[in-house]
Amino acid sequence: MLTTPSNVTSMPAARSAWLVQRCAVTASAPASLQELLQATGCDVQADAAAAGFPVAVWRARTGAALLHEGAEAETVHVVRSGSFKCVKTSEDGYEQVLAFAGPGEVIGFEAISRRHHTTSVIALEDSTVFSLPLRELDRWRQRFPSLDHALQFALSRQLARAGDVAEMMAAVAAETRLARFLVWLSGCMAERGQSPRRLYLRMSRRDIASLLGVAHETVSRSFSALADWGCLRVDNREVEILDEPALRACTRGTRGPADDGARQGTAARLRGASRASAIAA
Amino acid sequence: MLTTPSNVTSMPAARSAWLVQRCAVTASAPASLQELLQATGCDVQADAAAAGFPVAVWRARTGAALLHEGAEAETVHVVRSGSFKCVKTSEDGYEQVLAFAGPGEVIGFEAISRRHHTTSVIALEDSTVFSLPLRELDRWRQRFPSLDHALQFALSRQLARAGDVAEMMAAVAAETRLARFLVWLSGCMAERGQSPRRLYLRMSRRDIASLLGVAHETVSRSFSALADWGCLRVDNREVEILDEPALRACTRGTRGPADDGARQGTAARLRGASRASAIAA
DNA sequence: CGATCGTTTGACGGTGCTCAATCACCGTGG
DNA sequence: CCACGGTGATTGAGCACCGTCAAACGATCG
Repeated sequence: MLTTPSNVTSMPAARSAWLVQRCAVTASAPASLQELLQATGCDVQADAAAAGFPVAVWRARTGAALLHEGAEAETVHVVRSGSFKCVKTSEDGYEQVLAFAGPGEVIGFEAISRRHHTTSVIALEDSTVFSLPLRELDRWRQRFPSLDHALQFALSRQLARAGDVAEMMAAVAAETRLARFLVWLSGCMAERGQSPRRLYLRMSRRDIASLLGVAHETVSRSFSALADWGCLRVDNREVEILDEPALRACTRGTRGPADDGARQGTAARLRGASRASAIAA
Repeated sequence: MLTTPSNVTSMPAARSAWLVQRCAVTASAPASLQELLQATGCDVQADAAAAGFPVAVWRARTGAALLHEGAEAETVHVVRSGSFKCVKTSEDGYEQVLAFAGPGEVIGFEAISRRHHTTSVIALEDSTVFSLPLRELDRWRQRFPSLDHALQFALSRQLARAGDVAEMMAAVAAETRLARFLVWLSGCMAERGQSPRRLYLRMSRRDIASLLGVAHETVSRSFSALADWGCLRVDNREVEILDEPALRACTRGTRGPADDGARQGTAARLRGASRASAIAA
């Protein structure tokens, strides 16, 4: 249980030493398996055995790398609290964000098939994860069918979310992508019983831009556009959804339909409307 | 074993009746569990019990829908032969391709968490799948640890591939996206022990375009560009990789690096080179 | 052979990427 | 205390790339 986690950070060594301390990944007090099961959101009945079984917990401070791209696959994590981003770093230093992960999400499972992790996982805030050693995992799953269920459920959800991400990136207009992202995020909040109206973005504009496949300036402009249209109120990382139907309408832009009649993109129509009101004002 | 599969097709009812016959999903002779395990590519030792255990096989003709978006989750499939595309259809009729699936890949697993399938799955050629009923799956996995292993491995691979798709869509230049797609496809071929040089594309340009998030005309142009640069030989759906290092170089274009010095996109450089040679000729 | 669909290529207009400046915020150190 | 560098967010200007519309060609199948 007291295995020493890696203390390496994601930052270049050039950074001053305080980051090494502040951005560490450290062991924390173990939690019960029961708690893990509840975190996944897969409904499980109370299980006395699970309540007594300890699971390792690690703690990652803001900016710390829980996993490193290329590192050998040894553990699977389930987010307990906080949030992470999964990134692939290309040779030229560009960081491609592939996903954001919140409580209940599985991290690092894709490494099983490739033997090594395919992404680095970086904490967006001070966070904790349940840590499941791969060499024990099969045994634990056999011993606790509820763990097995929860894991399959969580994996299924991860796959579904991957589809959601592709849907966001596939949109034509930048505003559409951002609108889809926000609606998606709002859905995540609702799933966890939090307010779907008021969002606090843990990630930077650059991270959002990377996930959506646009320049970060474009994300900024899209935020402004959605705010101008009355969908949102944006204050830095605090976002309030003012007109949810309108926002949802912004998500509907796709590449030209299979073969429909005359039509033009949602974004273009909305832009036209905003331009009209701007002239009227 | 002889459950009647759905005979519905993905085509609008307006199509003539022959499609209903030709595009059917029908039951086929059951295969052994052992065969399924081999298909996943997860190395398994010979297992007498698995060799004797029958698994349902379904057969889908070209264009047939194996699964329908919104349908209730009842079965998980593993591709035995052939290939499929997974698509989400939006209200305006646009078909967003989320993934292509070949032999050994798991289909329909993401439906477990959402109770309903999130994509339609359509055969790109005459194909067969192993069919695993959800209500039996847990029992079978407990009874055959090798099946459990194979499934976890395959799921891990699915997650890794979702990341690959995101990486393709994230590229700036269209040629870069296509190059990444082709390298990825080449890798898939290699994994199955087939020639990574000669590719036969089962999917249309439109499907590729949808996956990559560009217009299908752009895909066509990108094919021509890569051919002009000497990376490929393209003849309709037959693609031969002539200069693999050059093709791989085309995959390296990213959005501007984090903070590197003067630089310009790979595509721009390559385009410049091709223009130079064009002038020289 | 004709119809339909898929592919290719061209021309044009618009969206978003790039480059750049400004502002706000933060922690540090003068 | 404020000046200072560093980072993140916002906004503007210019141009290249790609989406759209259009037409022609090719393949496939009845």
